[in-house]
Amino acid sequence: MAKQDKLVEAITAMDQDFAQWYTDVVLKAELIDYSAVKGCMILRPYGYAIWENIMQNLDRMFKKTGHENVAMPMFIPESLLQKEKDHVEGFAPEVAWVTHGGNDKLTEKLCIRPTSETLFCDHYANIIQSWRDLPKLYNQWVSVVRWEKTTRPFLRTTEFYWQEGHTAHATAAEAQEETLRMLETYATFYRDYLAIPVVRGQKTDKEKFAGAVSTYTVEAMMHDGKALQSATSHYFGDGFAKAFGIQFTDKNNTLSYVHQTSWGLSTRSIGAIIMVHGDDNGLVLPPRIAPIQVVLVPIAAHKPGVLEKVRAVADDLGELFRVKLDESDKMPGWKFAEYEMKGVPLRLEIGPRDLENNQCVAVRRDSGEKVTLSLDNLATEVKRLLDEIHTGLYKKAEDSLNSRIYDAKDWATFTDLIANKPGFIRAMWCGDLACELKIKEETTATSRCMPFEHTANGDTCVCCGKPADKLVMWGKAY
RNA sequence: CGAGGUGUAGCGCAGCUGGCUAGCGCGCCUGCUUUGGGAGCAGGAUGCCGGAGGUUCAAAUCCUCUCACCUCGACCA
Repeated sequence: MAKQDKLVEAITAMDQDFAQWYTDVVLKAELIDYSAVKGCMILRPYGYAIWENIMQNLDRMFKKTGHENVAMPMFIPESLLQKEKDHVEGFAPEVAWVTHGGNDKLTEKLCIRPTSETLFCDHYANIIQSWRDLPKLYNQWVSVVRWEKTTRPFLRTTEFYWQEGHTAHATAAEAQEETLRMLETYATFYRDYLAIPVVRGQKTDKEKFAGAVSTYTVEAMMHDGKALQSATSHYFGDGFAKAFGIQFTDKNNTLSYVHQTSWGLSTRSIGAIIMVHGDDNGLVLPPRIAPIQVVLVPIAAHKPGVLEKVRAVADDLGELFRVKLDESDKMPGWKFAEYEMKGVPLRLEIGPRDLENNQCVAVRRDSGEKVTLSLDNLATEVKRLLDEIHTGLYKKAEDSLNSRIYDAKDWATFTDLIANKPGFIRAMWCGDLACELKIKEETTATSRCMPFEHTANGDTCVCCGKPADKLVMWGKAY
């Protein structure tokens, strides 16, 4: 009764207003705060801790595949940005410019990086001479600025944190292989760390990155059936190399251009975590990136022995897991609700009753299930539960994704599905930009990607009826 | 950038047909009692009423301008 009222009061129900639920969660779980600059968010400790765990694990995967981290400047001279035509056309409308240094006007204005292809290319042109210098497998963890018209925490902010990988290779085949390897790395990361299933695929020309030959994406489905482009990997061919003069002498003593890639994953991934796993009580965090994996709540902490025992357990578990012991004088019920809202995967309660029996009560965030655990092999049991939670979250998200992918073979079915069934639609496409534009115009759905794994579900375009051999995954997107 | 909306205590809001000392809930601080699902009692602190102009004896309240934020579109990771 009182509890239900309070919870409803704190967080808007998902089904009532999903957008408001999202805003409530990011603020109440203390992931972010709004800042003095429009569209910029402050990543608060709890939100930043999630990002730290994402960085740590993804960075390890990058290092394993031979990548090195660097740090480029945040400024790009206007002339440098303009070297690649498609690239500048794509980004110019949304860059922020620095025009003054102190009180003096700069002779050339500087753009605050919206992405760093131009800086990496300029640098590569200087340091690559021989095939022995290749490949260059660089990555950086930085923030970038894009002057977006409307913003939402994590999903679209004026400044956002991300990693951008930029690589240069001797051959096209090698670069293409790298592009797909990194896409696969993202898909694996989403599955193994964020417990989120994704659809891998290639972007249509309309949706591809400015300056790329081809763009690949991993698309995730949010609770409301909308798509979130969750990471992208681009193959550049030698387009940037020619614009920036990145040449090397190959094994045959021939001067050649490098072939390049870039790939990125941003703090938007935190938005995906929230919108895939969250529920009406707030966040539900996948154990492997949760800042707190286990929260310990003492019950009747003033009773003899309780605090001593709970501290000892916290010390033990702290060796293996990210553990928080909440010794504050809040009521236990308050703590339960608080850590549920913050998405902590596992809660352990220890009170006088448990002391007598050498046990504790464990409560799972994902299912609410309560079990009694012996303190003797607690670490083993905690490990098992956290793994189970991860697997369970993934399974649930996978079922949710698979159950909302529909097939449309004709226009009537397509428009009906878009209007009435939140989710993705698989439909054939003739490849004509006009059809893609018409679909967007009339349904607000966009082509999310041409999935790698698919079987054609027809041979005519869902829009114009002409022969079609491309299967596209369509959907409304964030 | 188009269309709507909101700015009053840390948060959520009331007050707004001008009127006297600006209020409520939650939170916060102190003390005591409590502790297995958001505790109880007692005491306490907190406001340039988003900003700037105007009208008036008198402005949170009326007028003008401005800024910020939110939602929905168009644009994008």
